[in-house]
Amino acid sequence: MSDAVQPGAVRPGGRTARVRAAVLRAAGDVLAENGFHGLDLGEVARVAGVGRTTVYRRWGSPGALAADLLQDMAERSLPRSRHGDVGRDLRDNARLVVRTLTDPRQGRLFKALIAAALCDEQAARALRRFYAVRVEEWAGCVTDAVERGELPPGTDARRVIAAVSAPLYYALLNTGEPLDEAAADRAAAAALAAARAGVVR
Amino acid sequence: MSDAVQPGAVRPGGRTARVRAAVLRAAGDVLAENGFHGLDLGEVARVAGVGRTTVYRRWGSPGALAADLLQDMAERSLPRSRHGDVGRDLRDNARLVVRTLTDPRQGRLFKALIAAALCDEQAARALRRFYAVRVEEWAGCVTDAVERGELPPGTDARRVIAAVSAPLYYALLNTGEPLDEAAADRAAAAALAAARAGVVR
DNA sequence: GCCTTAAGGGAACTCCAGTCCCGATAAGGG
DNA sequence: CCCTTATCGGGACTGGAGTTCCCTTAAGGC
Repeated sequence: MSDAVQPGAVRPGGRTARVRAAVLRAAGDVLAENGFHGLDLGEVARVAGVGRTTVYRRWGSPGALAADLLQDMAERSLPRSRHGDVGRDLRDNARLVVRTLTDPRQGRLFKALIAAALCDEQAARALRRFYAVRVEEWAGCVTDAVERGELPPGTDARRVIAAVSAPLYYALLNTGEPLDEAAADRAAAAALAAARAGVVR
Repeated sequence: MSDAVQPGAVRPGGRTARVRAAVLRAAGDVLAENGFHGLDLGEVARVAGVGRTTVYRRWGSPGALAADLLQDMAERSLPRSRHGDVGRDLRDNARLVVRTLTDPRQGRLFKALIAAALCDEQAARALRRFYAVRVEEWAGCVTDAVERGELPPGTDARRVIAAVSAPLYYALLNTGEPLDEAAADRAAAAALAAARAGVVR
């Protein structure tokens, strides 16, 4: 409610931008290394090579820093595949998710960011937006498939895409089942079967 | 590697048991109220009405306390439903998950425990065991259905049960989609469609 | 190129989570 | 019922995360 502008909003160029980039990169490193509970703003400052005070002033809390990192990541969305065959597109998507989650750095980073979202409402909003962007990008595979007649009309494209990722994240977070290419292909096949059966609307 | 026994292992009766019960209940309250990042052992001691030193000595860290709570919860597994119709059984399971996750206290508690698992390896192991117990209990619905001929032979029962929960947790943790009875029924229907199509093995 | 002031950064300070010490209480074997 | 000692718990202590103060640097308008 205060009308005091955020630090960095008035003169966002030059040094300020360099500091933000360095801090976000350091935050990713520290999150991947130590997890969200180990996201110490002092250490982020040290790794980024900027003043400790700066990080506390501009981000203020681990949750806010994680949220800013998520916003930055959402802006770098990768294009989806377009095989003209929804089965192959969904399998591509599932394999991409598995590769991301099993990558040593990315996998730990995603776990840490989900932990951040569970601990901080600001990070939670940023995470929801991040996944909204990702899902929206891939939903095109499904809407295209409906137009081609591969899937029943009325199919909810976003839900089909979410259904591909869901069992992979469930394995990562809840059961600890191994995440490999076979798991990816099963997830894609299950989502496709459900979509074909017309239960995703 | 030290052969010093854990505090509470030699004389686990009477006062020690009362302290553990009080601390685990307080830990659940604090986790549901403040989330894992707010699980302060000093506050747990205050809420439980026991000495601060006791909590630090017996549990030592928020992660270990969360792990002990999860072990306690795993031992109180509820029996699954047995309708003789796998569609109804899966829908029951999905609705139970949704009811749990949308319950004001339970929902926050589960979120906090997943955050704990993401921040602490000990809690992660306890969470995997917790879900292994839950999934195993309900897997019987699927093996029974295979025997009745409702589902193809070779269907992986545990994966079908996991497939029911997965989209619900994905909605809770990643996308923030609303969790209601319709979401539960969609999740059950999608898992059933995939199982019937024979893609869950 | 100059000037205003937004933003960065060093260093001292505060506060509290987590530790340590030691006396008090009661579990459990005899 | 008594004795040994595991466990509990109050209170002092400590280290480091987060804050504050204030000087330095450079962004951006002219």
